[in-house]
Amino acid sequence: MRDDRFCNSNCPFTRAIGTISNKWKPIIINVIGTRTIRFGQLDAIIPHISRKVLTEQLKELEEDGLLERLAYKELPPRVEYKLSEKGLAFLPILEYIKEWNSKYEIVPILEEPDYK
Amino acid sequence: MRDDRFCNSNCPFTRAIGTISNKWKPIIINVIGTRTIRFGQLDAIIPHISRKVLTEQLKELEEDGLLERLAYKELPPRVEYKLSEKGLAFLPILEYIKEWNSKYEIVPILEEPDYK
DNA sequence: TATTTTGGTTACTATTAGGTAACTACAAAA
DNA sequence: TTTTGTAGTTACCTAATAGTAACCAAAATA
Repeated sequence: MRDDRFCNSNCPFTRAIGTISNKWKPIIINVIGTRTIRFGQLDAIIPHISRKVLTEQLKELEEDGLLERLAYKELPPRVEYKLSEKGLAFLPILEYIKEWNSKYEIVPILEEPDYK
Repeated sequence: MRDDRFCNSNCPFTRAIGTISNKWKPIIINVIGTRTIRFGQLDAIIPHISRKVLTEQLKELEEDGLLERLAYKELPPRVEYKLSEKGLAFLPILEYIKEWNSKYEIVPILEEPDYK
C-alpha cells in the first residue's frame, strides 16, 4: 500500500508525500476534520470507498500518527476515530488546496460537495 | 491513471485531490519549481521514476493546466517544461507540507534531500 | 428463535499502475 | 560509416491496488 521507495527516502519531502499523497487519505482527513467519528459513519459518508480500503487507510493513518483510534469494549463494537495534533495540523493544508482549486479549476457542471 | 470517480465528482475538493494527489505529481512540481527544465533533466533528477511514467505524469499535468510544454522543432529534439500560473500557485502548498512534515515527522536516520 | 447491529477480516478476483527493453527520427560529430 | 544525442512511444509482462462477497462475535431486539 505504501511505496517503500518514498517512505524510506532520505529526502523528508519525499517521505511526506509517501505518507499523505494518495487519493483516499486527504479525503478521509477532510471528512473527519475536527470531529470524532465512527467507522460506520466514515463508510457511509465517503462515496465509493470499500470497507476494506477504508480499514487499510485508517490503519496507515494511525501508524503515521495522524489519527487516534478509540475502541470501546462493547458488543456490537464501537470504534471512534479522531485526528491527532499532527492530523489536525494538516487540515489548513487541505483548506489551501480548496482555495487553490476554486481559483484555478476550469468550471465544471456541478458544485455540490459530496459530503458536509 | 486518473480515477474518474474523483475527477468527475461533483465535489470540488474531491476533484482537486483526483488531479494532484498521487505520489509522482507533487514530486515533479516540487522539482520543477520556478525554473524551466528539460525532459532529460527531470528524468535524471527524480529518483526511481521511469521515462514512461514521467511522460504520462507530465502529460496529465499539462492537460490539467499546471504545466506548460515547449517543444522546439529541432533534431535531436528539445522540450522544455515550466509551471503555469496555476502550477506556480501550488508551490506554497508544497512548502506548507514540508513545514508540517519537519514539525511532526518522527526523526529518521538521514536528512539529505534526494535532489537540489 | 431469528434477526439486527457494528467493525471489522478473509479469500478470491479484477483492474490498474508500473517496469523493462526495444525502437523511432534525423542531424551532427567522430 | 558508425556513433551519439534527445524525447519520447510501443508492446509486453509483473506487481500493486481495489472490488466483491462471505463470514465473525455476542448482545439486544422482535
